Amino acid sequence: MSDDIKTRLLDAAQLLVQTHGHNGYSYRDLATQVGIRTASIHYHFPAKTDLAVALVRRYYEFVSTAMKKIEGEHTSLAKRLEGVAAIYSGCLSANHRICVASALAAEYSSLPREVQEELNRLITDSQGWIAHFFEEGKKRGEILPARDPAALARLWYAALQGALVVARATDTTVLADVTNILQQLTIQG
Amino acid sequence: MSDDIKTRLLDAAQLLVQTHGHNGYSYRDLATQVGIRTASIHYHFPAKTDLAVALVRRYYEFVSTAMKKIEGEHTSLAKRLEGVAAIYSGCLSANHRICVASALAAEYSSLPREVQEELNRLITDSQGWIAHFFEEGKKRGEILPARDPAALARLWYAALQGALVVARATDTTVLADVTNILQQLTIQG
DNA sequence: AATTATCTATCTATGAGTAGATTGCAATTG
DNA sequence: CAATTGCAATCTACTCATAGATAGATAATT
Repeated sequence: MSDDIKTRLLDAAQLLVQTHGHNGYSYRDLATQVGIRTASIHYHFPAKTDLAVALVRRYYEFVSTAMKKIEGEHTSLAKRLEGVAAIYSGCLSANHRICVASALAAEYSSLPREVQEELNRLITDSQGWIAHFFEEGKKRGEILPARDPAALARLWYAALQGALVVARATDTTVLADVTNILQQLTIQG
Repeated sequence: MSDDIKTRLLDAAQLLVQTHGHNGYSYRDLATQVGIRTASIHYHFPAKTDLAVALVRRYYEFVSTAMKKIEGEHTSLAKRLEGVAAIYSGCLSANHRICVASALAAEYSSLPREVQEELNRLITDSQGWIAHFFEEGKKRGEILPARDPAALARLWYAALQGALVVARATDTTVLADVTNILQQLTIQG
């Protein structure tokens, strides 16, 4: 209950990262949002880097949990992919956000090494979870036998991330369009 | 010849944007790179926003020219898409860059309005040029008649942008993989 | 009383941007 | 042809705001 403020800080920081990027917000912005002073933020997260690392780790858990939930609730590949797409479309609908992964990856070279490493793990494993869905789908004959599950997963992941970014900048429904056509192209034949 | 410095400034700024993002570089960085003082940069580009706008406009011309060249040199859809992919893979191979479009779009909400507008134009028209290739390909029977050229173009654009971002952050060959499988999925049947 | 969490006040570095002097070159004119 | 004016481009030196971060006092919990 007392570290509720930590959650609120992470929530606010996540929104700022997803809209402005890591270099696009300050402890001052964060302090204003949460209603405390910047010095108090340093108590919880000594350096901005610590906050960013905690943020990516928490987001990793969020995605991981969402993927597990999808696996438990749906068996068909089509439904599972629908679920995956929903994770990312959920970002956009809430305050024109993009995924934490691509928000940070876009500024990759300017990020502290620790953040780069966490980010690498987030992206690699996210692709892995999607690949797992494709592998099971392949066994069930839901995709052509010739297709490589890992390659399909990389395509889906890249396309979803890209669509989010494009959708926000052009204020269009790219994400839904991309999801639709990807389903058509990958499922069954 | 005298505005060569302007070109050098734009070149350096573009590299910085493609690696660190708009909020991730300063006039100081730029000055160091080009070998003049920050005040001199202000002579050519009074505000950072002016520089960013000029940058996106120049990049727009670069992409536009590249697309026209592709149209002139190749007639088959497959070859044209290969050319489009090459535009973006060219970024990565040079200093781990990503496309100017996604670099800026990731920080969208923190960008000056003028830059947002130029960016919108860049992305919208880029998708349009790719859609044009798909329309011609459809007439030539190179894609299934049921497919929507505009939707395929959006998919390709989103996937290429996303793949660049992911490839850099994970140091993988995602871009090549994505291009390959997209070709398989979209061309002929 | 000890611990946790917040505050005020301050530091140092860096951010974008401005004022005004200075340099260098090219056209103009005596 | 030489001196002079004029302009483009750069410089030094500065401003003011913000950035992340620290020290140490203080309030709130337990």
